[in-house]
Amino acid sequence: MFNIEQQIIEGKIKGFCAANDIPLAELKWQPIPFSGEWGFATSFFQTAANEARAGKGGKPVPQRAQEMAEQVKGQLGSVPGISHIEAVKGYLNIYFETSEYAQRVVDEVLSSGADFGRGTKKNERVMVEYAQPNTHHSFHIGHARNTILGEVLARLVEFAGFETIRASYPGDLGLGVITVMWIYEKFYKGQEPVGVHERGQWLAKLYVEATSLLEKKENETPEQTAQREVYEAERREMYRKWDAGDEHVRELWRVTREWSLEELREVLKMLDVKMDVWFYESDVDEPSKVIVDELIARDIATDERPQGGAVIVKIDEKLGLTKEKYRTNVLLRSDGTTLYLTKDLALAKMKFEQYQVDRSIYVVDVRQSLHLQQAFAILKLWGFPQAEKCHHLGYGFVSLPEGAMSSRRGHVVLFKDVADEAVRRVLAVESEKSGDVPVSEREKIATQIGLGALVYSMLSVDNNKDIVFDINEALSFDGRTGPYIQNAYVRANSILKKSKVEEPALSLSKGQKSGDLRPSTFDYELTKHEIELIELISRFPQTVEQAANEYRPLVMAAYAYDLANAFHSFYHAVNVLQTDDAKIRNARLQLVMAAKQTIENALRLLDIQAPEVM
RNA sequence: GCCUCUAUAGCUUAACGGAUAAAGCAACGGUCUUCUAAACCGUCGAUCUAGGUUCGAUUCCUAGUAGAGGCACCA
Repeated sequence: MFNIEQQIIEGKIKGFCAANDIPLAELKWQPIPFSGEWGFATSFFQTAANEARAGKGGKPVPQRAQEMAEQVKGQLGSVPGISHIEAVKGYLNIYFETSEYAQRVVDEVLSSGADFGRGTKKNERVMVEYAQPNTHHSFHIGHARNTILGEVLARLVEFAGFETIRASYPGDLGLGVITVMWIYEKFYKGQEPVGVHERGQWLAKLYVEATSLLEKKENETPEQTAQREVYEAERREMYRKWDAGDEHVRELWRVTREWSLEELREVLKMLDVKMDVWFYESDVDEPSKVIVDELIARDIATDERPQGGAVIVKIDEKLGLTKEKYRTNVLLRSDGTTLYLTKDLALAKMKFEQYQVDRSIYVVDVRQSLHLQQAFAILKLWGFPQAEKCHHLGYGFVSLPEGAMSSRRGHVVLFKDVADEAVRRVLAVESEKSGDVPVSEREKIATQIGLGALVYSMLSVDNNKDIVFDINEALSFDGRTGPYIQNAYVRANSILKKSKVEEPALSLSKGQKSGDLRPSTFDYELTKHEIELIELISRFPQTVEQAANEYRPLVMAAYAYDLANAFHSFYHAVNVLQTDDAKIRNARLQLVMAAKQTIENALRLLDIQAPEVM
């Protein structure tokens, strides 16, 4: 978008090297990494090394690289839009003509508005699967990491130009679910707490209690043992009835399952997540059995049930691998019931066939890495070409300072509790810090800020790293946090409000000009803060692309902080409204608008709200 | 036993194989009659060890150390 000069210069360098028989390596451009400097750079080390390898020269590589940079510089002459060029330490540094470049960047942002940074439309459909909590349990802070990562990834991929489908896959069956139903039926039948979250969390408490009742304890009395065995038999019987389609058990399942799903939908709403597709484990249970039959028929799976075993796939053997990689896994238990892996095969088939996806991203805990690799390998054996386009985005799990979370034991930190606490903490400081915020708005803005802090804390760690959850860190409002970025947005907004510049100026459609204000002219000596800010704004489009290509929300999170940081510094050092020269004041107002718009776009991609005041 | 991931400042984290390793927190010192100080400016402080590849390694490879995780009827 901002690389016309780069292309011109690249052409000239290639011409020069061809004419002088220099084996030019691929030209890699980067921003000049010194603050306040403004332009782009490339180095000639690789080219010099190529030359040396070809037996020419004989000079040390750095020296030869510098020589080349100087020669190229001599050949370039003057290039429109470029103020000056220097050759230093083997690098060629090319500096922009500030006024023109600044104007181009700012105008681009203002004319594109909410679309600034959007990638060109790609002809590819991507499905992102995330938010796969179990029903009858609780949505804890680990699920929150998953959901936030998935949602932000979906937003990035979508904004980068891909058609994107968001999919949730709640686990609504299995022994854990039956366990909750058993204790409900036995001890709590007919009870139902008021409130969506209360009811959902109550099921999680029942699960803990049930687990404890069913667990073998040390030094059990014979009576206790007998009691436990009775309970266990009841639970097994309920599982059997569920499997057989017993109407009463199925109804109990439907009702309690809905309690959980209602809470999940409520949580997703809090996080502004709108799912396109809901898959349930129970939907793919039966279809997956059909698949196993086919795999057995095609000799991909081996049926060892006649010998009292299970249905298995010797994945390495079938793929012809000699080294152990995917190992062997079970598709059906010896009793014929399905497993997680089995259901994932049916789910993938559904994604490929019903939704015609070209690429499928699974946002799943890194501990399930082998399982997913096994699933993808079996899909390949089965003959799905899209199996190559299945990608597991693993992320490190969230634990507590006292150890791993456990739904079974009730050792969890619930997302809802943290979110509530976040709002409380913001409200506690709001009266002293936010004189501007109308009382009626406080709750809403406190929610935006509190969740902003929480969400950002989840995004600011690379996804392959584990997180030890510390509520004080997650809900910090100072420094590299969500509220810091929100505050930059608020400050920009505040300047614009006071300047009486109307918002519509920001939403001009392409090609329109707002007469008196634009085009902005930056033909004065820019401060280094302005240069830095414009530089960062101009990098937004490529940051979107990088974050989407690498599946790394962190890249966008880091960028958003850098951008906000540049704005805060600018805000502090450069006065906008009190600038005497009307033209400069105008240009700076344009820059503030562009910064506000870019921060807004970045926050939106990060699933963080942008409050007007705070 | 096999496999995967991680190791950077006191703590939490960044850094397409390139120039001076970047932030936040904590500590210390400054900045509010100013477009709101949830901010700004400054000081202190780091690449686990040993080899290798490369003109150049925090980054790639090998080995080691330390931590986390996974490995056939849980999800």
